[in-house]
Amino acid sequence: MTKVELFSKDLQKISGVFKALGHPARLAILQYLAETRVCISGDISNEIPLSRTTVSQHLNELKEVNLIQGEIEGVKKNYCLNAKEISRIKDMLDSFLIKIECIDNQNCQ
Amino acid sequence: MTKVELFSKDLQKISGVFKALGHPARLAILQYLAETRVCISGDISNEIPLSRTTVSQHLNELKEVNLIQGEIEGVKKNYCLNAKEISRIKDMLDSFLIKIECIDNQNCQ
DNA sequence: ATAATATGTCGTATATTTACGTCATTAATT
DNA sequence: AATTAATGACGTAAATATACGACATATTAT
Repeated sequence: MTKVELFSKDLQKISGVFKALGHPARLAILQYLAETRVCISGDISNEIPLSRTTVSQHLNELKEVNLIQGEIEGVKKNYCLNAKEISRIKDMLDSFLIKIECIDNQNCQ
Repeated sequence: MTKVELFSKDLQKISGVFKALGHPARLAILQYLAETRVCISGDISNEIPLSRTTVSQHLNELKEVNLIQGEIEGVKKNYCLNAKEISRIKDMLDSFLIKIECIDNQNCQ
């Protein structure tokens, strides 16, 4: 029933990233990871008003689009932002928005 | 069951926009509207490989976050991009991403 | 007045997301 | 070796999103 495949790989990719950013819990997680550069993993569930398993699920979705990374350290797993990829993603989203903005305004490029 | 309200209005707002952009059909609609500045409404359903009603639903979601506008002209309804709002939205998304990027890199501001 | 055209509304089936508890696993600690 | 702590994996209920057909409404054209 899902007709997502009917659209270009490009649009699928871009919308996938937007989708990952489309939940306040995931934005809160990103903000928290940015603040505590230390990237402690379990503490995220304490910070976010959701159960540990739910947070884990959100973390996976963020990882799927490469916004974050996880690194095992003994029994713990330290999550942190993927700064390089975030920058790339920001450029990607920007260029999409700029493109429709520009075509519409006809005053760029 | 939805716990979206537990997060700040700010995060709710930003994630709402990301969410609206989180489907390839809606991105395709935005691109089409950008190309055909003429903003014909029914033609969108011809361009997009989805039924008229489904497209209409996607249009409503885009309208809800002010990415597009609709203007009735007789029996037709001309949709078009809300350029001013798109620009504002781009700034909003940018500033969110830049913020987490910067905190993370500690090399800006 | 009637027909044709363009949209919107409603109901609904299916798919996906959200949210959580329970159980399994793995690594330190005692 | 047994316990504790930190995660991941799995199953599942409830909420949302996706997709569409059928019907309703409104504005032109005939």
